[in-house]
Amino acid sequence: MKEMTPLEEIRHSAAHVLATAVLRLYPDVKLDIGPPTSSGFYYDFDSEIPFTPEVVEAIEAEMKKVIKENQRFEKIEVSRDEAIEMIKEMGQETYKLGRLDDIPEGEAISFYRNGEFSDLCAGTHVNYTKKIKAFKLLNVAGSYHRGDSANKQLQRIYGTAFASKDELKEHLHRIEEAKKRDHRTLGREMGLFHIDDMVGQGLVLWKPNGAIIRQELEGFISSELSKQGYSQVYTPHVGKLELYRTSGHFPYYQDSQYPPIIHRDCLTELAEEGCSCSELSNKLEEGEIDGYLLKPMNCPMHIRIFRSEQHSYRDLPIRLAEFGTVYRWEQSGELNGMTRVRGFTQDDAHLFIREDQLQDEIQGCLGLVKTVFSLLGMNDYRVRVSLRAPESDKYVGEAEAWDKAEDALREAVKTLGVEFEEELGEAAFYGPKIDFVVKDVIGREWQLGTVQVDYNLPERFDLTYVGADNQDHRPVMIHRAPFGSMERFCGVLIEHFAGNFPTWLAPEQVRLLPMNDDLIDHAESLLIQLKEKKVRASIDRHSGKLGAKIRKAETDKIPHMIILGKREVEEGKVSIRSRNMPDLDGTCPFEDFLLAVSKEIESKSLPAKRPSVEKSPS
RNA sequence: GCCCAUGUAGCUCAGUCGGUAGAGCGCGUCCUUGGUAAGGACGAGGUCGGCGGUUCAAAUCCGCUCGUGGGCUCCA
Repeated sequence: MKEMTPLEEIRHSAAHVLATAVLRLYPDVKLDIGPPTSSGFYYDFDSEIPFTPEVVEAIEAEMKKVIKENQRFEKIEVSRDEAIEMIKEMGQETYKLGRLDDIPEGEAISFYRNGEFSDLCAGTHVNYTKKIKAFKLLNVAGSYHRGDSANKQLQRIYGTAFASKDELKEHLHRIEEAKKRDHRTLGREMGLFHIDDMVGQGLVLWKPNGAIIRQELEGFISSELSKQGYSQVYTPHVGKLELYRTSGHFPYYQDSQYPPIIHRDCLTELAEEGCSCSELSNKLEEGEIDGYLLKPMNCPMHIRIFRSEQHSYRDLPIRLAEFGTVYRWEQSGELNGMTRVRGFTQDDAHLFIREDQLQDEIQGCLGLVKTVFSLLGMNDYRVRVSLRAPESDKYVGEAEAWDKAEDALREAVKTLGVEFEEELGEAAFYGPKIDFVVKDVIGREWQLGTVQVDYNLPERFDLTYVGADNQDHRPVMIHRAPFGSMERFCGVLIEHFAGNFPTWLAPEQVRLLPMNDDLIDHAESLLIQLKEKKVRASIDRHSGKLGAKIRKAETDKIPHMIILGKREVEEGKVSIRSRNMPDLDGTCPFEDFLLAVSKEIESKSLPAKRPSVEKSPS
């Protein structure tokens, strides 16, 4: 058992105190498990009464009493039989006996006792409850016993604890601050996107400002694609079920698809025959009737493009790219702002390659992901090499091919020059992958960019190219998306910049602030010049005081302000107040400013004064 | 999908014991014409998410439903 850090000991002890308090108030509650986490602790309870906020408040008060009693934490080593006896005495057989069984034969079994409470536990703990100087219960959540949704759902109480009250206060403050950077909050405030009840859950409406950001990002990707020998294609949003039967997505992933679209005449006919729902479902699965599916992924369509003509080994790699919109029926409880949605656009591409090209092509894809991340200053990401689980049968294809693909990915990821970890069982069913994972403001991880090797779909769709030997050969496919999806990426990006985008991405790049109405005409003439240079700018025509206009522009997170007074007009200059380029602050000829901003946009440079990016509370 | 919480003006929220709805911001009009983060006055905006029930009377109590938040499960 790994030694706990002092902070983990505090949190783990707090979890025991939590259980102590719960049992004092509700003796019938059954305990499951209560570990420390990266940001606090939790304990899972099986309780007849729901843990409402009032109940949690009472529990928290009881915990304070327990701490005040300054109970000593005492380790008790026991034999397995004694352990069973103790668990039975406490009436905690329901889950604790199972937990006891998890401890391998021969390993030490211990309980920790504090006051009247003891818990099967390997430790370690603080020595006295008073060492828990600052804690707070945060929220209640459902959780399945052993993480299996087939098991009973328990109530989990989350809390956090720190070595001092100040640290706790600081932590809670950080959570509050992080909420202000939440992409859902900023997305509304900045007019970036809207999710509308009447349109549907998880379906994002990109508002004008958000659309600008997306267009800039797509434009950047497009230019990179043409540099790297990709061909862009367009494909429709629906395709025949037969297409997805061939790819294997229908019917096996039916639960995560919008239901099929079936022709009206066909439905009428079936209704007249008295066809039941399950019969209909069977007919669809068997292929006796056909219909259309909102496309859950782009690959099958790109594959059919590849297959529409003959390819020589000389033509490979063929790289087909598309900002392809896909629809997936995500569980309602999983939906989250822009980061988990039901309709989203992948910056997708599929590479059809010879096996000998695998290494180079993977590296090319990784290079693109890296380019994107460094351009945006996103350095805080995790790279995961997702491999197959050794003894699982969910994977298709030959072990030999898998080994080759996994080796190729391992080798390629080393050239990235970043830390990475291999995770078994995270691979897609058709092949291993490399994923780029980032955290949002509240510490949740989201997978963005991905590079996947696939030996399966070329087989299913019988793809071939003609080799130098004049024989047919099977190409290998790479699936890759540097952003992952435009929705999720933008959501994460909003939080990354806290809305203070680099100028090239900012929906409004420059705002002109005339001191009074007489200066609006002058502002108009500058606006025309800005627009000629394709700078996104506007004039604040309100009649408020300058201070108010500046405040508005600041809260609107405009990168550059031009303040226009009589003085500037007479001198033929402008007064600049700049967030992204503090060097520009002060007075200068308008032409100089125009040049500097054009250059800044052209170079896609990051803000010079980085927004104070606070670490997520993890 | 499951557990808990939650839904009042465009936004953030108040609304006591059930008695026909309030603030700030924003928006509009007018006044103000200014010097680097909030000038002033007036005004418009709400079937209190929806449906049903209890009641003389429901934003308020109950049921259902839809949405949202935090988790859990899931994520080809």
